[in-house]
Amino acid sequence: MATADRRAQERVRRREAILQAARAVFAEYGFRRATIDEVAARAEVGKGTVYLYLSGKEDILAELLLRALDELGRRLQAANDSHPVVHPDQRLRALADAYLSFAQNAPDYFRLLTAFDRGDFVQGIKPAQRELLLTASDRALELATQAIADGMALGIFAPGDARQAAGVLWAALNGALTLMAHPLRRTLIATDAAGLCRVALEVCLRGLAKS
Amino acid sequence: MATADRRAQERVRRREAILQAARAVFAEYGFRRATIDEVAARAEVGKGTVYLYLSGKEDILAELLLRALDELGRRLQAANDSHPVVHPDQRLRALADAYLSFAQNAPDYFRLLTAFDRGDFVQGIKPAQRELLLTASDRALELATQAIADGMALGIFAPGDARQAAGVLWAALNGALTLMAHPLRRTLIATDAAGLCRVALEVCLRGLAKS
Amino acid sequence: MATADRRAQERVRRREAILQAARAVFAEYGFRRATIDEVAARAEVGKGTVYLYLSGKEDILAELLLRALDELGRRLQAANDSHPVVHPDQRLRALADAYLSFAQNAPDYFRLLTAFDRGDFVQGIKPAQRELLLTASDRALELATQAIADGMALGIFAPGDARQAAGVLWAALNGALTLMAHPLRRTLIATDAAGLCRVALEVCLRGLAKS
Amino acid sequence: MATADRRAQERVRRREAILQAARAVFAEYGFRRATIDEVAARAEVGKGTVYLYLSGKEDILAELLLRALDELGRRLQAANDSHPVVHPDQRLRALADAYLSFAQNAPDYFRLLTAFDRGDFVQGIKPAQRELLLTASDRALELATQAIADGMALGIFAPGDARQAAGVLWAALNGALTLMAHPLRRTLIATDAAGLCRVALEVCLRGLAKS
DNA sequence: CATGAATGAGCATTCATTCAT
DNA sequence: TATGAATGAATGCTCATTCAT
Repeated sequence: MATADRRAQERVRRREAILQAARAVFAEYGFRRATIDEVAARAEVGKGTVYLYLSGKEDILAELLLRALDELGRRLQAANDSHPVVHPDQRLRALADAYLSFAQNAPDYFRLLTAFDRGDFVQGIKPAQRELLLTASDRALELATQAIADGMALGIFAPGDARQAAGVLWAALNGALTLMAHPLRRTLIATDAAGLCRVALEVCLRGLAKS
Repeated sequence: MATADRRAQERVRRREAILQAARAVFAEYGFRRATIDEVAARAEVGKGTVYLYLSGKEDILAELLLRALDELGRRLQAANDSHPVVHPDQRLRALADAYLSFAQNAPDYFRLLTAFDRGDFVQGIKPAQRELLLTASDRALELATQAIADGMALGIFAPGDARQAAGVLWAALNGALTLMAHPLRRTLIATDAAGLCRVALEVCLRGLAKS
Repeated sequence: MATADRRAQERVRRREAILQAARAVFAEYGFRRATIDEVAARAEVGKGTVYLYLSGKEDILAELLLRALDELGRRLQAANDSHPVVHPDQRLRALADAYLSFAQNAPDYFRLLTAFDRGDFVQGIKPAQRELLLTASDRALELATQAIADGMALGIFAPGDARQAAGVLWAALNGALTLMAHPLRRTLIATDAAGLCRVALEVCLRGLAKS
Repeated sequence: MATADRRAQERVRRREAILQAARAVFAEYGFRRATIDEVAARAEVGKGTVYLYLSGKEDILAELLLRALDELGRRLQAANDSHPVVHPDQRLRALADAYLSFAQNAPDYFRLLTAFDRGDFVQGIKPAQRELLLTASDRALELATQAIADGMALGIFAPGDARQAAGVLWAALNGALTLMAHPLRRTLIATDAAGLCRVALEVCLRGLAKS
């Protein structure tokens, strides 16, 4: 029935509106300071409606985390797929670019993911959802690991533990983004987040390269 | 007078007890979730007593941050001073070791500092104290910058922007520590925080080295 | 829509209930001793509900003061308007009666106003609202001043400073009401507040009259 | 024993210091906002010492009220005694002057007495002490009553209820002092407390005089 | 006697969640 | 289905009073 369809669509739209409102509010105030009132107001629905579509603050958080991971995963996968196996270093650069652009174009999601990664929500998320999130999170690492392993196989990178190397890369980018989130730090280091990320990437790639 | 001395000592001890309790509580729950009640309970004093020794939640935080920075600064300075100028790479390794050992032996302080660095306490700290903390924080970066500049001057490292290179190093270590704070990640990457830090350091040093 | 109307009415009623509860509690305990818990309990609403309708203790106070002044102003104006210019003494008696009946029929409001007048709420009210209240308060004095000035012009009262004379009248009534608020004082002076007020008024009128 | 005497004197002095400190603090902050800490600090004694000499905040209040009444009573009695029976109006003026000078030279005591009179301390004072205070308070009224009765007997004042007339006088002075305590009111009425008191007194005396 | 450290009850305010309409 | 009014538990901070030294 067309009507039922319309209903369903409307439901989806509404849920989306609430989630996007929450995303903005969480980013602006942080999870704890964010209020459902504010979320409802921004989504232009009644407060009670929020609870019709999502079962509470924590549930909203979990849902947003999943979407954030989805978004990031999609971007990374796309970057990965658009580069041939024979140029693992190019593929790594593309993955890093994708990560960087995710952090810059979807900063709300990025902040959410790093906060989750730090364990800020330990008390606010059900174990089952934690599991789900963590495995999703680690699929990202797998892509980098594969690229590095490919590079080792091709003799481009020095042999070693590909997964650890991928960890280093990820860590360096994460660290650079976090560090440069601070205005004063940008002044001090005299570049921006993208700049430091690129330097970090190149330093790491040189460090991994077969001498 | 022995009595006055004992009194003074007792006061200091009590203040310390409260601060260490707060350190644990803040680390466990985060600043906002932490309650003065819990701090008082862990310090085994009445709630009012907390306010006899420290003027409020924010004051406790500021004091802990100062101590954390002091502790870290002392460790880094010691590491720096115990290595000669002629081996900048050794000096960097020593600095990294000091940073790592700080993160592992004083994890509460480390979490506090990274939280501050992220700007989590923007609303909870007086601007004057922010200044103080930030300059203290950046003194750390200066040590690494100097070592790298020395290495460039000595021809050990390839020429480049020493401060950015120091930023990359710091970012990589921070990122590695954050990443590996999570048990599941340790399983996945099959090493611990120290391990990934060492790999990260070596990758970066190789990446900086004159080819 | 009838429903919306009912809602709005219900909101007004509830707000009124809270304010009247607060009026009683403030009068009974004084502003500082009064607790929101008690106000909520007497209004038979939850504590949080109080904050839905009024933004805090100070807001409640300001609102009550405004109502008190409104009420008093209305009564005085009515008394003033119902007496012709040619009988200023009758007008003064009517004004005094109105003031007295206000003090007796709305004792909570009266206490609130005298407390405000004493400056008891200096720290609890925003300057802007203070201004508003003070000018409103002084409109009362103006009515009496005018009546006395009229009487002087008509030769009923001896010439003099009409405003000061009005001050004396006001002071005498206020003083009498305050004095007689105490049961033991009523026994001692062997009359009640109304009685002493009337005596005070007549003494003052005789004292002002042209000999 | 001289030593015992010295001890006793010292005790008295200390108690006095505490009470005078409390008098200042109560006047400055009001009874509820005043803290024992502040009293102890101003008296330059330890907080515990306050409780050695007085059994608590309420006790201090009661003691101060007694002293205030003593002081006022002494002044009024002196004014009364220095004027012959044959000039009751002069005696009333002297009593009023004494009252006014009390209000202006011992404003702390005056504020305390008026607050008590208003019943501000109903919950904070034991009934027994209330009794004591009230009877002391009413001795003041007796002096004025007597003067007026004398004046009636002498044919200076019109016959009437002397006690009520005394009440009116007292009320007028109290009212004037309270009214003029407010700076804005002084501007509006264009005189000061002493000025309005004098006007009030003269109006009342004229109003009481035999025509 | 004198002290001041310690205590904990008390209070204004916020906000996630529920539920009657 | 959507709403938003109502709730009360939770929390930082104050201060009168007690008591060990």
